[in-house]
Amino acid sequence: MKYWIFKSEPSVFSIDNLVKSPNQTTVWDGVRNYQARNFLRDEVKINDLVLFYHSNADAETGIVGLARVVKEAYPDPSQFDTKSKYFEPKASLNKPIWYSVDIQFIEKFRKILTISEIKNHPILSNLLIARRGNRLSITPVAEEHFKLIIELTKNIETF
DNA sequence: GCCAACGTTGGC
DNA sequence: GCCAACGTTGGC
Repeated sequence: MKYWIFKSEPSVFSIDNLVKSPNQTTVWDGVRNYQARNFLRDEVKINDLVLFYHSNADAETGIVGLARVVKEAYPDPSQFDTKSKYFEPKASLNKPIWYSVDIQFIEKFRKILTISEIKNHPILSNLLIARRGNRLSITPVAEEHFKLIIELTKNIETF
């Protein structure tokens, strides 16, 4: 099993939107970066765990909850939708360009692990999302990092 | 809202 | 294939 961080702007799709989704499940669509696409298409597998990250948040930017992959890669439906901002004229049903997975809500963390806490943490500061200028919206997370994040989000105290 | 960093596009 | 111009991301 692998672990991931999925980024989303809460004004576009937040963890609360996920909670309210039918079956608390959503298609993760709109990824339009080749490196992130390759992760979705080739490496994100069913039952992988996904840390839900709010970027560009009005409130707190950081890791806010946990989800599970419930459907592996399939063509991102939004690329075929002419009304979508994610419409991709170069894609066809035979030759899709972009991929999606489905994720299902597991939990909202009692404590958000903020970006500043991540950057100030001696171990978590190695995470890709903590790197300066990093824009990748799908990033892999090592198991030990994942476990550490889960521990830290249980802890109400500052650390 | 600013702006640094990055990815993509397109002319050559 | 190079690289300048452009558009987007995302922390602050």
